[in-house]
Amino acid sequence: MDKIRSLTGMADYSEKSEKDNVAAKLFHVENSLKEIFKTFNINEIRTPALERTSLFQRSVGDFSDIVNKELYSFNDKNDRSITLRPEGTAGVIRHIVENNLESYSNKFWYMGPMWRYERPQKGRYRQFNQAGIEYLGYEEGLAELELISIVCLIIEKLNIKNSVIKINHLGNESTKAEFAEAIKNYFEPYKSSLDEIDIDRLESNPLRLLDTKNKDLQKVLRNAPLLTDFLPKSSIDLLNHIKASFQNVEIEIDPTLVRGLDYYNGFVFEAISNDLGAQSSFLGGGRYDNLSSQLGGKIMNSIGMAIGLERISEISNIETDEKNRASFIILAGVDHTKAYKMAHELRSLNENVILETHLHCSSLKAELRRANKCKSQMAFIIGEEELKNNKILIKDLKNESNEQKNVSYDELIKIYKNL
RNA sequence: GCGGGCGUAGCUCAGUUGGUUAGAGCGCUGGAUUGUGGCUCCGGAGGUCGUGGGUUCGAAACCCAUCGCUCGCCCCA
Repeated sequence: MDKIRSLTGMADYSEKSEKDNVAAKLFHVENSLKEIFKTFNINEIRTPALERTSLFQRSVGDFSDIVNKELYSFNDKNDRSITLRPEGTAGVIRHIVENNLESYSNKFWYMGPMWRYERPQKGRYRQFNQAGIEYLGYEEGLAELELISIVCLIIEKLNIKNSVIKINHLGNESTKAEFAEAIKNYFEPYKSSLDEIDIDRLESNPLRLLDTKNKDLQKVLRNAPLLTDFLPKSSIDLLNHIKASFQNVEIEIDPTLVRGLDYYNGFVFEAISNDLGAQSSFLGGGRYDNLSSQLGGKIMNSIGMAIGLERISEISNIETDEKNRASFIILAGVDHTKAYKMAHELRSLNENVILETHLHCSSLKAELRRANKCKSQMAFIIGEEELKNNKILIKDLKNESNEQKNVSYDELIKIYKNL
């Protein structure tokens, strides 16, 4: 029989896996992020992984690559087109619009898997995890400041080195249109040298040309009109204000930063690290004031961001805080239930101890090896002798120490409580 | 969707111009020590050489196809 494999680009995350410890790191990062969100009093929201395909067409945008070629879409048994969410914002806004909550202010966070049908590479998988924050019903200004404040805190708490936060402003509707027109005019003489995709993009979303990695195009862009020259003073003030507000993390105003999801307007940002390979950005977001109305709701000024959990885990340098570890060893030939009852009681006495119960009931040597392997600092051993004398053997496993002593169950409880 | 690299033990990898029974380290497991871990020594298990076809007296090696992984392009977190 053939073995069944996981799907391309979809990984298992097991804390126990030998391959470094990406899973352990991922889980730990998830916990740290939740702690940070809590300190800002942001509420959790969970929306379904499956949504109607039209939700993403109308939010993420028909012109975006995500919708054009990366959607995991299929028809359900009722022949409706449904899609595994490629990102988290659309579902949250759908929730707001569906329940007529546009006039309330809300701060939400979410965390979970997303799906995009792409060729996998470093830092990019078909199923990947994102955490996100949405500030709903907040006008431009303090909300921008607070999101960047969160980003800075994340970078500090996760001890991320060599990262830069890039910020930019896409302007308001009229300056955005003016600038788009200027870009179109500028590229007119170069049109013959552009490839098909870029020609299409020039029509549909000319700002996307700015952040190209194409070297030739970058050369052409050197003398192109600058977004900064079209921005209203308020936008430039905001960028400078944010840049000046945070000292411990590098913040750079990057006039070429534009974002791929069509719903962004106004302030946009992205954090990058050179330690990630080609997919250097590990977090990004921006303002999306028009999204709720695009989904049939009322206007709701909002800003949000998404964090790539696999990517941010890779560059985080947090230490896992080790609790006390101990091993509870039941040897061959003893009454299991009587012995195990003790382990059960011990656990309720001190929750700072990780008590591993080795359930093999084999030789003392084998059990001590297991205890050593799982880094236990001490072992509680129950064999026939101990059971007969109502004692437990406590053995110190730290380094070369060979100390051990027989104690009564009551004495063990006292020792365990103080570990 | 396009391009590069790679598939040999659970993991990391050797394997000579194509030549007999495919190896090492780590890990796992047992023993040296009747109930005492780490260090040391000795033993054991574990392989359709990704899969299918071809060339050849002979293929892990060469050719073709296919699947998978990986890195990049595009794009995004």
